[in-house]
Amino acid sequence: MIVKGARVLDGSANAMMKGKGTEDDRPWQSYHTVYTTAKAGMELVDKEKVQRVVYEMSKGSKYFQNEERKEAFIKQKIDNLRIQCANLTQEDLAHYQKVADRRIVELEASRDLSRIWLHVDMDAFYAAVETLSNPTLKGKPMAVGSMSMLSTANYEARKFGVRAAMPGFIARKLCPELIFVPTDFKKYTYYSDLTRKVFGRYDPNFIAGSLDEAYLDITEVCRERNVKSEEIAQELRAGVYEETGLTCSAGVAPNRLLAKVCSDINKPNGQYVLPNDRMAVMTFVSSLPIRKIGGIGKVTEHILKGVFGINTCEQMLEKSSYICAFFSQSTADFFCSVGLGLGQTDSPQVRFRKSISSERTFSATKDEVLLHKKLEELAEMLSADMQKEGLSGRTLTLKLKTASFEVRTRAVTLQKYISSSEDILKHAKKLLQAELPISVRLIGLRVSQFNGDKCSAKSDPTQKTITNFITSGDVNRNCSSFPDVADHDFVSNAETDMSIDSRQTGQLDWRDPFDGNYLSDVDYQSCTVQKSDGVEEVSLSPLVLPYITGFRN
DNA sequence: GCGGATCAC
DNA sequence: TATGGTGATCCGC
Ligand SMILES: Nc1ccn([C@H]2C[C@H](O)[C@@H](COP(=O)(O)OP(=O)(O)OP(=O)(O)O)O2)c(=O)n1
Ligand SMILES: [Mg+2]
Repeated sequence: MIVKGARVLDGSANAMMKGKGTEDDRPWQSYHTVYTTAKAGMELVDKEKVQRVVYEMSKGSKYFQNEERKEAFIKQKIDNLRIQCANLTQEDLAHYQKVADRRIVELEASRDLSRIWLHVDMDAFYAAVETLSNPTLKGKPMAVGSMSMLSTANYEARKFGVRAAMPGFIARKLCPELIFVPTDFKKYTYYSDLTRKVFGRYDPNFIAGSLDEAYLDITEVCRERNVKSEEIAQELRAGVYEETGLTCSAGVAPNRLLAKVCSDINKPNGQYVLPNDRMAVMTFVSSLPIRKIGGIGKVTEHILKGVFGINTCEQMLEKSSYICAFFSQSTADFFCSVGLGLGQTDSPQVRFRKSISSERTFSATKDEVLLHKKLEELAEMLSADMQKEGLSGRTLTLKLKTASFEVRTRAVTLQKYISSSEDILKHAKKLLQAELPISVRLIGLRVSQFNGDKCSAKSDPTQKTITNFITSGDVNRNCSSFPDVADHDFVSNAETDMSIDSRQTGQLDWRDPFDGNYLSDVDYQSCTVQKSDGVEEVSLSPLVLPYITGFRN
């Protein structure tokens, strides 16, 4: 037994810790920035140098210290999980393997290769739009945003390691020539609308994600015109360029999850088609790093790699017994689906907003008069946004980010629905009062539980009804856990966005990443059978498995 | 229902 | 000098 666990232990973190003085000689190597994923256009970047510069610029800051704290927390989580992993008995593993195998068979049976999905994503969108407005920027490294934060960077700047979500002052260190352009959401919204008109030619019901991307079901177009998906993709991209002067990239695959992965492969200004063939899908997915999958971010990647040695989607299946042992069923389903290359193939699903919020960052202060003023402004902004959509809600959440970057939220659920700035402020003040004194750098307000929301069921009065979702019995299955875009009717989309710098902007994309903690505290065990490896259908009864974490602080 | 965390863009 | 804003989901209480 244990052998398996031990092997996992050897494989990951140990390897990283060996080698000489990693910690002492090259401290930046152990600082895991968020800029880890291989973004398009950054293949030739000297990652070691970028890492070092980012580290040098960040070292010692409040932000950095908080990142270190969070990282230590995750590291401990991984250590605990590995111990639990090593403690699994042969019997445990045999059981979980059965559970996993059965789930995999069920998931496989759900595979649908009948649809052709196309994901289109604009290249360096904000930056490209700014270059249209000011052609002298062409060919020069440029970023959209401020000295504090960048929204994105063009491909010339990416060669230096400059990218979205990077503070401008660090970017300038990486690329002294970098040109900064402030964000202008009106422009982005205008061009976004132009691209969507083109998308509509190929799928009137296309699913708009953020301003710069969309999913199109091109099954019908391909069939009606008897053309290959590749030609549709070419034509669509040419159309977008013609209408806007902007380039984009496209990915075609049997489902949205894979189409999204594909659109990134030949970016910028390229496309990639994954045929509707099971073997092609399995081959594609086998070597695919899990981090490429939407919904698997930095932390999930670290945990899966550090605890189970999972790097590729294929390994999700190889380690499926461990996955079923440690994660909730919906999360395990998602991970196994990824291993099988499965994803959403249906089109409907219209989502409704579930919350609305407003938040602002400012220089940290504990001045209560000032904080109250900020709160008042936020209440007014939020109320105004709610009026625009005729919303009122009964849960109010106050968000604070302390001077040390720790985030706190405090919520109240009221008897009555509120929407006026006065009502919001009245309750927000009480929430804030309870936290004083405190030095914060951000305050946010969020309202949820809208009037008209169906608490248990789903249908929404606003109009379109959500069709699927965890409807009737059929618990889980690949329902909500799949990262995947919803949102439809791009109409009414334009506006209310927020930019990085401070200004208002508009954005209205909403995805539904599965995400979350996904660590299952309970799991399934054959309650009676013991072993008797027969076909015996193990009844899934919750069993308290490790439950590793729980150490919150 | 609350609070923390993760993720995407 | 300086590390964003909006929305969603999930887990464990
Ligand atoms: N952390 C982020 C990431 C992106 N964006 C904005 C700016 C981008 O222009 C736009 C689209 O995001 P993408 O991830 O598609 O990035 P780009 O379109 O800029 O580049 P590319 O798609 O070519 O990689 O969303 C943002 O505000 N904050
Ligand atoms: Mg893009």
